[in-house]
Amino acid sequence: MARTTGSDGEKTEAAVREAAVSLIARLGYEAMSMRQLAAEVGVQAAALYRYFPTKEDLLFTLMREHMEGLLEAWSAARPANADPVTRLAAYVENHIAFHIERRHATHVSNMELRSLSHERLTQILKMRTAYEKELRMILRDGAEAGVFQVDDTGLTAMALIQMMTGVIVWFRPGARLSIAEVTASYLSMTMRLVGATISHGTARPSGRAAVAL
Amino acid sequence: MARTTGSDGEKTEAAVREAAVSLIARLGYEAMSMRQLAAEVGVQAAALYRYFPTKEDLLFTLMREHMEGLLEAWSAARPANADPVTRLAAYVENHIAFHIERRHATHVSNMELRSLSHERLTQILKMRTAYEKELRMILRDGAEAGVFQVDDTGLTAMALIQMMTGVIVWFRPGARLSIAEVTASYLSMTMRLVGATISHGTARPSGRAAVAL
DNA sequence: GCATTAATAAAACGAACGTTCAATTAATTC
DNA sequence: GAATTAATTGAACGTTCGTTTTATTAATGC
Repeated sequence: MARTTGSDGEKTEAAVREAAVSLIARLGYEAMSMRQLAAEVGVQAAALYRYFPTKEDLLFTLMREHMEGLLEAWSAARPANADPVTRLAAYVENHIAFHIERRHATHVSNMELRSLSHERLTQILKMRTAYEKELRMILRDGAEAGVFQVDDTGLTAMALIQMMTGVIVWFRPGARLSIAEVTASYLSMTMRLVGATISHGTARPSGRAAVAL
Repeated sequence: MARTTGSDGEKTEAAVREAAVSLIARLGYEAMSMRQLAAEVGVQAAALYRYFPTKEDLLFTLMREHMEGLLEAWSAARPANADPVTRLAAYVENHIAFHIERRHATHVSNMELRSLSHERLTQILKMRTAYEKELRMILRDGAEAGVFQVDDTGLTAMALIQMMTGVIVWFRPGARLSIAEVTASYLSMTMRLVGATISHGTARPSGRAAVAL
């Protein structure tokens, strides 16, 4: 009825984060109770408060780190000084890969925004806007260069992001389509959607997929 | 401290539905309390139970009627025996119009599925699948007729629906773009995405928008 | 105008919620 | 091996939740 043998703060905190992402994705933030989360980790509810001062702090931490991860992944994948088609292809590939790999966390970050305080909501939205701006810049550069046909940059960016993020709704690993197949399909749909001019082989930055217009 | 002057069951029930859609869209189903809903309607919580036996019954009723409305709207708008381009254009126009008009209800139907019992979830998903199947059939017919270029019918249908439904996330009435402009943009993005062969004027079933490839 | 029905209020129910606190034990430090 | 720190338990706090019950008043039918 106190500290248990083999208990380790770092391991417990990691287990709490992992269980929280999974439970919130499945039940929703409001529907998940701290007792439920604690039971999943194999600990009493009071122990959670050693790592996160409140339930909302836990949610915010998960969201912030997810958004930071997304921005970092794009920073690492972004091709500098490349043509718009190559950059757009890299954006799509990174987005799909990241979201399939972290389906649950994406679900949480997209669906539970209303449970954040105003200040924290603003913080998360700022990161999201920064990420979306990257896509808008690619589309604008492409439109100005005449390689994309885009009515409205902002609208197109939102449509593309909604389309790509939607992959987490229906995609299940090990199902009919492989990740590579899904990525290739989304890539060609994206290129057609923006009316990309065919440019032989430029859109193969990672070697994973070719653009089929 | 009992029946109030001018009270009317039908009006109260309608007010409850309306307030519930708005509150659930804003706060989430779990976060909305029955007392909060009652206060919005101007009534005590106990009065709600005259119209809906449980909170979940209320949610389910809202969702079922929303899905029925969607299917009915498509039934009315669907052009019989038309070419795939015309049918796809009608699908897109109906989808965008319906979802912009009923943003809050769509939000509820899409976000609160996990709060339904298994049986009721199945019931809602059955309706949704039927609606999605209509799009898959259009895409398949178009692909077979050679007027669409589609890798995978199922994947493309999901991508399109996610893209179109996403309009409720960012669109606000009275903002920069009008409904007609948004619809026209989504229509041309859709036609490009499916690689529709240019067919002079066929894609103008409602007269509201022309397809610009 | 009297009986009946419709619509609500007021109060209460037990259960579950997020969170706090004191006590207790394991691991670590010296 | 004693002192200190880290990790956790168990019990409790006040609050809020969905829901039920009973009483009360407005509208309706005859």
